[in-house]
Amino acid sequence: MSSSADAGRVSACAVAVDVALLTIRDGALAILLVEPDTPDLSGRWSLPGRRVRDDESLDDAAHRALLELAGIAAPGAHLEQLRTYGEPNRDPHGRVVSVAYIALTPHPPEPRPPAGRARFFAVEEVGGRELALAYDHERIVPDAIERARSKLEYTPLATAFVDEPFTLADLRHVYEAVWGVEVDAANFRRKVVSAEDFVVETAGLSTPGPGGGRPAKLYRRGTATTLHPAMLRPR
Amino acid sequence: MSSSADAGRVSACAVAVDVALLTIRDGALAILLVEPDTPDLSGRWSLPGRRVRDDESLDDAAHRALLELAGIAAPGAHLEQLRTYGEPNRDPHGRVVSVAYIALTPHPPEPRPPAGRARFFAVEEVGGRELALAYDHERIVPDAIERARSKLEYTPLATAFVDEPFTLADLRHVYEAVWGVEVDAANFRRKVVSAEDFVVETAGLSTPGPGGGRPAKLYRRGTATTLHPAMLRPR
DNA sequence: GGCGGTTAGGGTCAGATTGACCAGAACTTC
DNA sequence: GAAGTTCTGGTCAATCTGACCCTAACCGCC
Repeated sequence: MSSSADAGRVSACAVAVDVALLTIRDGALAILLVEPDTPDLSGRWSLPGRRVRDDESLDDAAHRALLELAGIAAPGAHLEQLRTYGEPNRDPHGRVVSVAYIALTPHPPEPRPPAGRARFFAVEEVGGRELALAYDHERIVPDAIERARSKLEYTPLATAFVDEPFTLADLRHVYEAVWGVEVDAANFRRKVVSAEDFVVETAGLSTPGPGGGRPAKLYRRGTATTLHPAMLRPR
Repeated sequence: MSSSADAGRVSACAVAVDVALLTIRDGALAILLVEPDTPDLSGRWSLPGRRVRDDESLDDAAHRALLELAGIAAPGAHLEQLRTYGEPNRDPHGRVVSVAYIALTPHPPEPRPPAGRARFFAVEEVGGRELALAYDHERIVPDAIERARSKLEYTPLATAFVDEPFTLADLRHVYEAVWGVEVDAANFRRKVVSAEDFVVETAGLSTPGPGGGRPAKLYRRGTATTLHPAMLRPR
């Protein structure tokens, strides 16, 4: 539905967005949290979130939340809805329905919050005992992580975590960081190149790191939206 | 985020739910549409939807939409969020953010709308030329169908379309109806029983139909939430 | 330049999985 | 009892998977 003649007690309510920005930091999956300098939230980290303005799309509000609360402008980042959290009592200030997003970005952009604090946490830290999140964000964060882990299996979304061009080792490190398992390099290569339009080879070669090693071929993102065959997690 | 000191033009706006109730009818996937008897929507079918009340969860609102607009009480039906549609101009009456759901149910319950009309349409009819849907429901419906098709691959959700106990033929007919392809009965059996906790065998046997045939073993839903290994669609 | 260390990229091989197909079991109706 | 239908178990070849190895191509150091 959408409008018109609904019977019943319907009153004004607020719509917000909360964004789980995920990235790879130090070889591990990390998530952006903020600590706004509002008194009622003192000491509690939360996902960056904002109310949605009247003339603003949900996606725009998500980008604005990242910009206003963490100083991160990520116009190219992958952004998708996670789900909407709307329990009547999830926010103590009143009825707020929150549309949660996940955003994926390559190397962590440095947060520069205009106010309050903002930084990345390894996902292992979150959900730990000492880090209590505000609102129901304790529920949103695991949902976001599981969504990312799952989407790596059957979509080319891992490429959203790396800058172009990238090597297959770069891409493999993404899978290892998000899934938390080691992946055999040779078998990984075979699966990635056999998946249709997952990646496209370029003419370039990487320059080896300080330890040496054979230069790796460079790739760009392919046009696939789903992977055939899929990259399944080890049981 | 959720509340407190957000700057900017934030005003009252409405939250609604729209439900895509899917079922198997005559061996094909079907979707419930309603035609409320409000003058501004005359002649246009739409998904059943209602505004969310202040004290009501989103899931409750989805159930209420089915009950009030189609007379369908489906407390046991599978209900999950699809996504949230919130473009500023999606509803001509003002800013309405709509949380779309998909609901799956066994044999189509007979719609008994208190007002207006409600009936099931085969999904092939929808999206066709002659059936124009209201609002942006033209977008929601294909999303819902694709979600169902996809979820049949890696979750045991197909069991939500059949009553317990069921035969493996019942379950196979679900896959055939939703995917629109034929599935080999013998291979289907092998995959279903090898998937961990997808279904559990009971002691019962089905009674053959009028044409005869060997009685089939009866099964109940298992406890799995994801399928290992998955039931992949033919390319 | 030669040598050990490191990473990329290609291959092999046994075991598991898949799709196509067949055959028997267990029921129906005629 | 015969013919038709459906369920269930099986075979078999092709494919896919995971584990592992080997060579290529770079590094730094002697």
